Amino acid sequence: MAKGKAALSDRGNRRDDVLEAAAGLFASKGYAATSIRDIAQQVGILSGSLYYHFASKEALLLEAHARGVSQVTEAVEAALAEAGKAPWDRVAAACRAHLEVLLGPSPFSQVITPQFPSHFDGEVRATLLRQRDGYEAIFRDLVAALPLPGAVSPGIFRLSLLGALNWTPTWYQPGGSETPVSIARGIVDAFRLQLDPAA
Amino acid sequence: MAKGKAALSDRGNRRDDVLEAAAGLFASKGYAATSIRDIAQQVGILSGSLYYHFASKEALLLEAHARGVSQVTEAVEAALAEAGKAPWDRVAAACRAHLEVLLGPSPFSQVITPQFPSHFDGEVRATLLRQRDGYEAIFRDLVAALPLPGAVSPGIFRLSLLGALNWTPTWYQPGGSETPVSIARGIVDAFRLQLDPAA
DNA sequence: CTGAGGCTACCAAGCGATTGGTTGATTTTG
DNA sequence: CAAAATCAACCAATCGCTTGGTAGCCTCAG
Repeated sequence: MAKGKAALSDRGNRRDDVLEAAAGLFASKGYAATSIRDIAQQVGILSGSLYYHFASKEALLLEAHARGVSQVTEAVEAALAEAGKAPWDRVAAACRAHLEVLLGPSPFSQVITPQFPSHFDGEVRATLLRQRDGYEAIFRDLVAALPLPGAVSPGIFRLSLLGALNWTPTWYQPGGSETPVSIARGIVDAFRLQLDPAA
Repeated sequence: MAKGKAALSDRGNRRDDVLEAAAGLFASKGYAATSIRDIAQQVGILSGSLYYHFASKEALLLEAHARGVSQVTEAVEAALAEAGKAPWDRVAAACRAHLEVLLGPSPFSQVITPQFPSHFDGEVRATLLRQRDGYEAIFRDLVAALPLPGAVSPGIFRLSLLGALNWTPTWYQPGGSETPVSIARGIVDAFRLQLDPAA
């Protein structure tokens, strides 16, 4: 039984193992600095065997990136489904979910921010941008519902908020006094500022 | 005279040419994806000749990064010297100078943001972090002088502001309707918000 | 119940190309 | 001429990727 269970979990998992190892290495060392052999070694197979599961190194990046984006998307949409109707509350909920995944243990979500699409060409770059833009559209609606002063551009506001959020991986330290949740609250407060002095 | 001047500007310029080409390629393709031969070809020399001017590829990155940081530092300090005493005005002046250089034509400053220090190891990483932290200390003082509500952490505020600023290279398009100056004003307004409704 | 055939997942070996870097000779320049 | 700067050729290592082959498992005809 244990044998059967192991065989069952092994089957089909190998591909995910490769993808996860690739995501982790892409996130920590960068795409170009990660070799096919690095990935294979981490999984415990030879580099050639990797091509049974994936057509190319690019395919590995594209799929890891897509999985990261969908992880963040699902987390944010789930948070929004439980959030209230107050516009600032909804933004706060989205930011909290965003950071919980982005700063969490999943290697996939960590692939998203440091891999500047500008470092890629043609089809790959277009695909990465499409995936990311699809996600950021959520924030377009969220910000549009915000009661911003006339002088504040919703577009700049949205990009500033995303910038503040996506910049956190460069300074966040998992062991520190700040948690993803506290950081999200702090960032939203920094933007919301004097709107609600009681907060 | 033109000859003498050309010869004069050529001398010692070759090294700068190499450094500038390296910075441009590092910024657009990333460090790992840029080869020594790419750089040499852009300058019009062979790859071996490059090692007369620089000891290694790493030395090239370190010096390009240092030059980028000092360019931004000098621009911000110059802007602060001309700015008034009002805390928000000083922050606005610093942000404007920051973005004018970061989104400007200099390839050096563009090396700073996309090269995540986390992608490097040991000495190189430590040096990159030291250079960047030295610059960001300016913003620590700037933010400390700000009349922030008690609920807003100065640290988070500073990191959010820097995140918003440093994220701009991912979406800024030189030909578009927004300019570095207008973006800087927009970002500062997004944080300043309702402080001064007349603005 | 058996055993041939096919499928999955991998290994071992190696392909041509490219990598960062070195070296001695050669050219350019003051 | 001497120093500064570059070339030409090369090195060992590594790159992404391909190939031929083969264990182990599953299916199904006989």
